[in-house]
Amino acid sequence: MYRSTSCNTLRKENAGQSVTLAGWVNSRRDHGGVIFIDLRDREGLTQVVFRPEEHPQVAEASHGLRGEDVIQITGLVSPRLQGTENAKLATGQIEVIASELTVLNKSDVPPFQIDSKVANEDLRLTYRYLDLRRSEMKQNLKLRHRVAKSTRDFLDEQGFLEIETPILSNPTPEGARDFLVPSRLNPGSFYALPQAPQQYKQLLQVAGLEKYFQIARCFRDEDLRADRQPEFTQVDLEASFITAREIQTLIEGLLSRIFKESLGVDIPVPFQRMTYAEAMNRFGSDKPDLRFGVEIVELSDVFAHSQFKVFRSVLDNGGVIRAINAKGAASALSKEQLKKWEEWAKTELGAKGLAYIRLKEGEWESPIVKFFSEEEKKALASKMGFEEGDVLFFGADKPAPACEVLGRVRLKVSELLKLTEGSKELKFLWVVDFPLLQFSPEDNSWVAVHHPFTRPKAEDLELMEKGEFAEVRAEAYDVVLNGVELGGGSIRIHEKELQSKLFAALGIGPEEQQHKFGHLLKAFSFGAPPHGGIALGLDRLVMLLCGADSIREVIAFPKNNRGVDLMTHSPVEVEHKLLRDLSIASTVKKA
RNA sequence: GGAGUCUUAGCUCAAUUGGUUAGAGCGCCGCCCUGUCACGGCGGAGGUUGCGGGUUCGAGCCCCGUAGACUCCGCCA
Repeated sequence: MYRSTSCNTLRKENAGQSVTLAGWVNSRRDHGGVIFIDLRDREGLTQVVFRPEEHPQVAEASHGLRGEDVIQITGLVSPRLQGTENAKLATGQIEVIASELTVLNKSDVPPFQIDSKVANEDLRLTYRYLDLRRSEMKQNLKLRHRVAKSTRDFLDEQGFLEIETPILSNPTPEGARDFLVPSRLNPGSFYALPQAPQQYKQLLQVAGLEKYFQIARCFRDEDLRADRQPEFTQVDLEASFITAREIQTLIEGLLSRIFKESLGVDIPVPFQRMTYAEAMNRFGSDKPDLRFGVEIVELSDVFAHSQFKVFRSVLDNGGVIRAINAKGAASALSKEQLKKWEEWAKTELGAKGLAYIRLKEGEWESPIVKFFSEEEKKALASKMGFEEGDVLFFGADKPAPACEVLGRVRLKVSELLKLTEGSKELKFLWVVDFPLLQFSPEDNSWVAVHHPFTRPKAEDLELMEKGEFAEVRAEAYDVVLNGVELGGGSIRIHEKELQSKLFAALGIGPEEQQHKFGHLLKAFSFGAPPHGGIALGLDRLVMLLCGADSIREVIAFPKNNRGVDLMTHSPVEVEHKLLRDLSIASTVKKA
């Protein structure tokens, strides 16, 4: 037995007990005579005292201890001397007076100090096993475990079965780039790592499993971000004979359970609901952050008779004039900065421009205000609540791009004015009635907004028959927290004919349908039940719960921005023989 | 594929307008210290300022290139 208890259990009541502890030397305070060691294990810290007058040989040996040495000590739990208690430590009322010391393993001097902040993420990832020794990282992983446990408990209670689906599966015709795995037994053929267990979970519904869930690893070969890794984890679920509303209620229950059991926070249910159309019109985003206002206002009527050429031509071509009011931003935005913002809108957002008006010391400062009539100015001010110190930003374009640009400006305003800084608010939201299809000028075809198995809303089926794809809404929903998409799902198509029609709308002909989705269409012909589901991004959820600003902080061994594991150096070049066995060859030219 | 920020000691950072031998804290090493918990005291080691080039009497600082890290856009059904 290496130890009788952990480093976070001993309290005043344990005084007089003989204990054995094992762990790492967190810090040492060597007074020449008496020596203190903070011993650390996963659970916490305990102060160990080496006293030369009581155990001279052990005390002598303790002089040689250094940070991160792994040791085992046996000793007597004692109350700390009067006035030397440490209120910052859970075990601060006691100390262990060591009578035995075993050095289990010496440590080299670590490349960074375990108990301090390290900014260099490169170094942290290279020595991830040391980085994870820091209590902050341990807390994050513990919380992640807590969330997974709550999820399993809750869904089990709701009658869901945890079922694993294949990691070696097929490439997905649409969507993200796949990771491919060559098949040795089938030369020239490839598996793909799943982007999501989508088809399998639907086939489990056809199989009659009724309620499935999985904490599923998913893979996408796309560029990385603070909130994106090539492999990530989803809480994935699917159920039969269920409505969209029922799935939403289930997820509200799940999130309530998670927040309660991980943070001790009660979140209000049901969540607010908003259609996609409303979210776009009011906030210019399909995942609006509702912790602040700055809503988009329709101004087309104000400028209906405008002589301002830019607005005039936009309106005459079926566009709209809309604006947001950045309340009190005038002092934070100089004329130079406003010009920079305009430049940003043009280059990064592809906007034609970003007109603005700054109201400072009673003056309307703007390159465009001279084109406005007095009536227009009056109506504008009243409609926008435009007051001293405010800045208005205009979007003049077709409704969708106008809102998108203003939505992005809205977020930039929030960032500038620190509207959400220090906020503890949790604004949950369901965004519903997403469009089913979106025209892609790039591919010159319609593409699925969600995925090709998403069910059109019953009342829009007629529009679909007529080919008015842009107007067809989907039985799809996203759950959003503070402007972050936590997850999304939909009711699926369960009829062979309707699924085939949707494939056709996406430009997938009968032959291709059979080739790529024959298994699914066939399955649907054998009595597929109505079904639907959802997937939540576990990494993102845990990141928010931890207050971290990157999912790398809640993943034990993440990859860096270029998809490299700095610790193991993965991915690596492989020997030619390995490639030959797989019947593949690299086209990379060696330098 | 594009934009931005950054790169100085093991770590976190500083270095005035381009000007002496590039500093500090922590860590490390040595000595001293019997109640500390950010222990304290004395002493010490540790630097090709990411790399390459240029401008200059003189470059950590200015210019060009390059590598890497991070953030964002594109992309992510």
